[in-house]
Amino acid sequence: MSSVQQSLGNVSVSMTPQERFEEYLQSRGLRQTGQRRLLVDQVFSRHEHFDADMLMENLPRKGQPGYVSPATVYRTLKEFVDAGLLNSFQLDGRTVFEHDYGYPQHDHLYCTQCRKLVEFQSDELVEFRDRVAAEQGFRVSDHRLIINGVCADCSRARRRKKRKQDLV
Amino acid sequence: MSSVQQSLGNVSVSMTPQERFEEYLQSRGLRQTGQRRLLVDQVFSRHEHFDADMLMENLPRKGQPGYVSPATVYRTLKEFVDAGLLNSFQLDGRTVFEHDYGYPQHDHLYCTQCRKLVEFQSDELVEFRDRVAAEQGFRVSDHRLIINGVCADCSRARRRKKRKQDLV
DNA sequence: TTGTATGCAAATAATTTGCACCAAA
DNA sequence: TTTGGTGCAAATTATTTGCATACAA
Repeated sequence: MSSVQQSLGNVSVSMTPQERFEEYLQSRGLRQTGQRRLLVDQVFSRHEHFDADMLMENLPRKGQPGYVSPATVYRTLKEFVDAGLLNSFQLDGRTVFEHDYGYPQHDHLYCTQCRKLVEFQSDELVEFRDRVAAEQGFRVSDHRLIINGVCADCSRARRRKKRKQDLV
Repeated sequence: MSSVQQSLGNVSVSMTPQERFEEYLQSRGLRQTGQRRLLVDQVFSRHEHFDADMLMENLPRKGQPGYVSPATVYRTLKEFVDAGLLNSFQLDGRTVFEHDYGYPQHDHLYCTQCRKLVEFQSDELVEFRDRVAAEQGFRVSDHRLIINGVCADCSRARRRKKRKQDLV
């Protein structure tokens, strides 16, 4: 029952994402459907960041039982965001989703080489953000910070490659 | 000659954007053309953030002298980014451009109500960023921070509206 | 039953690309 | 001349939407 056991630690929540979504649907008079159940399960089965396409690739193909049409996938992802289950942001043009429910606020380091996203959490940044916003008279709702660069692995790989070149 | 006189102050540069772009083109064996000259001028005539569409709306229509096709506009905007003249980032799905050349590094507050972008500069953030990156073994290239919220003007407008409602 | 939800296909929107022709250097 | 640049239209990509039908409550 622990779909909220991640590297950054988890926020204590009393409901599973499934239960939380069910509640959301009921509160709005929306319906529990096979597609929605399947998608919540799929989305919360792994913690990695993903986009609509990656999600659909992990779903049964057209014609197979459990198939969900692209239209429904897109519509449902929006509901997940509305329901507070997922967060989304743009990266290299595509829309990337990540778990929000049961997961602490955080930001990202993005390796422009291997496209890996690394999460980090910092209260200092939140304080900074609130201070800047206050100075400018803004009422903050949230923020998005992405630090671009090259991760340690890729740096190492590059150094190795360069050393080889130097030998030639 | 001062297309770099903005609210955040300007970085001292020895060349105008026009000259800088010319140099960039020459260094790569690319050509000086009427369209490119026209677009550099247009883009650096105002400091506001813009997207491809907004830029094209400020250009002569098809059939008029000085018309530049969408294909060329998109191709040229990319070159401006490569040349270091412009920066770009995603906002609400669209690609937004802003001056980079001759303008200091900064970040943004975004009013989700009126869609206004407010710039702010902070060395503290850059230090923070470098510290976090170092901890994670990243070699930083740059970062992007957007603080979302409601600006003072919109907050005031909302309060006024609410007061009116309360009176009814 | 009654109104939502879904699949399908067409419609969008924002770019990108292929290609024949134009024009800097 | 030679090779890069441009306009045009078609192709892409990622979604979104209209609509007839299926299904949850």
